[in-house]
Amino acid sequence: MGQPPTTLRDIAKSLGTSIGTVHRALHDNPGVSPETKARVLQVARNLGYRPNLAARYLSSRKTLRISVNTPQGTTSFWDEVRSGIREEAASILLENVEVEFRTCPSLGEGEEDALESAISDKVDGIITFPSRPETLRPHIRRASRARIPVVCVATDAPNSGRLGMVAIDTLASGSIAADLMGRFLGEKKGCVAITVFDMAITEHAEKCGAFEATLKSFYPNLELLKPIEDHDIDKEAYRKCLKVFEEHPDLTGIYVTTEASIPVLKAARDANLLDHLTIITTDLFPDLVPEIRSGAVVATIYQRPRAQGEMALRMLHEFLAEGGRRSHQLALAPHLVMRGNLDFFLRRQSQESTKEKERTLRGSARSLAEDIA
Amino acid sequence: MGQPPTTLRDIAKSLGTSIGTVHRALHDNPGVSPETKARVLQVARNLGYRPNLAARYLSSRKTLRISVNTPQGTTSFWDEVRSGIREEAASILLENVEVEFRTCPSLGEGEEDALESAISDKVDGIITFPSRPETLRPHIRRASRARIPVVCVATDAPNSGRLGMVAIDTLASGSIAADLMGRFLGEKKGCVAITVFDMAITEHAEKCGAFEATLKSFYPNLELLKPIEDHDIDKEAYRKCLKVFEEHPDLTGIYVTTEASIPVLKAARDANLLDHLTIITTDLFPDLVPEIRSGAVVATIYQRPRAQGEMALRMLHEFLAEGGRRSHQLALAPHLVMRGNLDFFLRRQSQESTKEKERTLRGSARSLAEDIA
DNA sequence: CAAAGTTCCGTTAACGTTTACGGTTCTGGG
DNA sequence: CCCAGAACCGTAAACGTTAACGGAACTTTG
Repeated sequence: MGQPPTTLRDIAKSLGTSIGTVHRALHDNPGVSPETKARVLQVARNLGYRPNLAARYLSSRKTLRISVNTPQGTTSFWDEVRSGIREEAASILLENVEVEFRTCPSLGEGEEDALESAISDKVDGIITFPSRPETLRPHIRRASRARIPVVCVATDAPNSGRLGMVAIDTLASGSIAADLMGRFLGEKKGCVAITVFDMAITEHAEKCGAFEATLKSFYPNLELLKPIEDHDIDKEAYRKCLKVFEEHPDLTGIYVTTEASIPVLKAARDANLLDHLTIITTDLFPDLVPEIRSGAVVATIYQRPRAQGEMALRMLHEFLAEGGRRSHQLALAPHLVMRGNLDFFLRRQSQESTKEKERTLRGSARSLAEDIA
Repeated sequence: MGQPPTTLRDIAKSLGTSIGTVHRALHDNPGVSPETKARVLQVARNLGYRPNLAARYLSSRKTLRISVNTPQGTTSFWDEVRSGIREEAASILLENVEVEFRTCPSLGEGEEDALESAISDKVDGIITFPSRPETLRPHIRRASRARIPVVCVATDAPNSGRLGMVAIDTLASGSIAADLMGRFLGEKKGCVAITVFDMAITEHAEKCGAFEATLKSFYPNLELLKPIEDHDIDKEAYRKCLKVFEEHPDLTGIYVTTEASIPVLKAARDANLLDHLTIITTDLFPDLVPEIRSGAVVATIYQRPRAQGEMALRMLHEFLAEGGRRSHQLALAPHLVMRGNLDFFLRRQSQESTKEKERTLRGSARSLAEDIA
């Protein structure tokens, strides 16, 4: 707290060398003998040197380019993620971050190309959504080897050398869904279904596992059916749901972990089961709103896309700016949306988007009064 | 995006004056005639001048001192708030923020003194918890007049001139509690109680109102009793609850919005009503854990103290650093904790505290390898 | 052995702001 | 008329880092 931080000059003086040499040594630039380099590193460590970011930025006013690779998306989920990233980037006081969006036409389409394009463009960092982790893994690894940190959002790509990931905690969301399902159904006996994208994705398997575990240990009156894999394809979800409805007349509840909640609802409606099913969905988009309001969907687990985007950018920026060691497996707690607090979330979504507009507006010419204050 | 930002020199050149004059004009320092000052401001506005924060910080390496005035607290709530603030302050890349904690011995005790002490110490900003908004209002106003921005956490102090506030959204938490209560109780008829700190506090009245509104419109089978005001005093809560239990044999649920959930539970237990009551509490602290695990408390509304602290500091810092105009009424969505996801929150709390230890450790001597990377 | 490269290192001018100091010009008082 | 002091303004040195340039010593090449 007391003494002033050590600078490059301090290190140089303490070694009887020059500031330039110290700089070169610390950045392993060429032009330094191995011995002096070692000595510099040693002294720097001893003196607890930490670079002054303000000076660094001021001197070499280079901006950090980061690429955001996300699917277009049928729902607003990815729009929210992107605007979270944008907002967080804008709120960085150094203003040295610029984001470039590489948006894939659809889910799983051209993710590899986007990644390769970002790598060959030599961006400083990448935020990506690996919808098929195994497919993307080699490309992420390539990026890491090119010293480009990669942060995964929404889904992890394990063993890919990625810097980190941010997602909704699968355990928390699966468990809370099970708890709600169990409590909502009370003493009723029956079976419960769950839809997932694909059990091959770790997150989905985990969420499913958490749902099952909580159900088993606290609500033994409910039996969980084999997961319905819908791959986010509406038709597939509809068809498979109808089939399950037929096969299991004692079905009392269903937990939709995918974005395809509308076809599930349609299936339930067509099978005339809507009133007998307790339905818990995932995320929040316009089509879902009336269903929640009417009570068809009793609750939805909101995956906080904006927060995911914000956190991903923060993580990347902290790393790029100072090699920060923030916990790199960020698991966010999901939010619960029901009839009563639905308006809160809708209001928040709309006000966030207007806020963003303001921000871009004031970008060019801004009132100075704010600064003088 | 393209052209370089305008600097003080640009303004000076465009006016045929000097950098010093421009600087004095922009900061209304003495030594500049009214006419030139006006011209400078005009040109600065036209050119869309925005100060370079890196240069500013580098030049006048003054740190922002911010005072955090919070009660000691019986539960861990305020510890979490404080550590959220601490962490956020540490993660600011400029490292130009130092927080000083003025912790009041107990709730409502010495809040005014702490505020006055912060003002006379000339801190740059204040984060405070106005447990009694009316009492604190004049002092907050004094701070504002001394150009010291004040951010309120957990509770607002309206019309006090405070810069902003961050709290859990009362509407969202009240409504979700009502929704859960209604769904958990199913078709059961009966009445429901709610405990609050004091209905004179806006937040509590709002939370209560939201609870009532949601209950009324969606669960007409449940009737809400007059709120129990416990002022966070254990004995008062216990006594008043017992009284309500006696007077209302058809009581089926109770929503505890205060920290005094333990005495409420004790009362229910002593009245032999625990099995017949659906209890929803607020926040999460050690004593509550076994009650949730056992099912005595069916759910708890977590008020995210850490996030509140983080956001409060962010808001203050954005203002101090650049006069940022972030929405100054920050309403966070509450988290829902139940048996299933309880472990998630406990794990998170413990890992956050270890993370903090690491941070303070590495403060003095830090591995340099991280930087070179 | 001179010319041309290498390798290592010191020096210095930026970056945009703040701050202290010095220098005008103008006023009023003796 | 001269000096003091104000009011206004320009200058320049910091702040810590980066990046470009230049120089010394030493090695290689023709």
